[in-house]
Amino acid sequence: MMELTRKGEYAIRGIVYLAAQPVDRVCLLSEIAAAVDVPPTFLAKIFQQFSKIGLVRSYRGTGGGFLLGRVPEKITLLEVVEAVEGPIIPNRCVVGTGECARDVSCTVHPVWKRVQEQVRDVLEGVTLKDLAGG
Amino acid sequence: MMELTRKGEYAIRGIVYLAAQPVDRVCLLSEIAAAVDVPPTFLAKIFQQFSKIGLVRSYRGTGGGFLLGRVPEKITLLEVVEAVEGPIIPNRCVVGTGECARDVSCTVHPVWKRVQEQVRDVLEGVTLKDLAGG
DNA sequence: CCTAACAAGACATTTTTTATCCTTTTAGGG
DNA sequence: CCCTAAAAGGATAAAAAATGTCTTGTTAGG
Repeated sequence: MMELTRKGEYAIRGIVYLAAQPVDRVCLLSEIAAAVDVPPTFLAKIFQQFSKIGLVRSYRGTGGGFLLGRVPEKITLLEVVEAVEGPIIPNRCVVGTGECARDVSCTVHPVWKRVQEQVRDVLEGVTLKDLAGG
Repeated sequence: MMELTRKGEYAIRGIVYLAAQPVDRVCLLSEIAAAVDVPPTFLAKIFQQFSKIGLVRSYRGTGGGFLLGRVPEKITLLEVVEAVEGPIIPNRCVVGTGECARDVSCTVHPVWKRVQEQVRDVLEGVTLKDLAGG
């Protein structure tokens, strides 16, 4: 359980590759896809999601391509992962019959809350700079 | 992401219900399923998995049913979750083209390793006694 | 031997993941 | 103005996983 999907994996590979490029070097999607071995059409979808929230900037037409939206040291792994996988939510409720909604009687809830915090903390502590290896 | 499946949710509900019963009270699957609002046939599969690894003991025939395999304070949430969801593995590898296999060049690997440890630590620190509320 | 109860395996359905394709939009260059 | 390059967006398809059911087998008690 707790497994990153392939999409998340691809997302990280792709954006780490971008982060490893010289500043202001525009990369074609096709180049990135080939370099990190991801189906180009799939990576396109992923980068569209990145683009919408500003993790990357994109340019169309001749000479177009992708750039990192911010410097690598200001992009955390948490942002990247949540961009494509959605928020980290291990704690859909678990005890008794109903919705829980943080019911006082729900003893498991705080546990999942802690799991969530721990995971977020780890991922937030890692930046693309760390991953791209300056 | 990182979401417990419904199976895991059901598993926890079911075994926590068992843990909340008086010692040596045998519970019918049908009783448990009704109490925690889980499809009986599905819960049956889950308890079969528990049974195989000794988390619960089962008795067949008239007067049969389920009992906790050990005292609640000796069963951790980690065991319960891993019994039905498999091991906690967030770190299928992620960088570059290939298998990684803990390649030295794989910078993300240690991050997922840390995530795994954190999650395991949290879940291991909670027992069925804690959840069943003495 | 009849009934109660769990065990095990096969099967069906639904949802999610993992793609691919086609059309549209934007931009640059001749 | 037209042609080509490149990303954006939407629809669709295939594969895998999750979710649930059914049938048959096994074990035990009365």
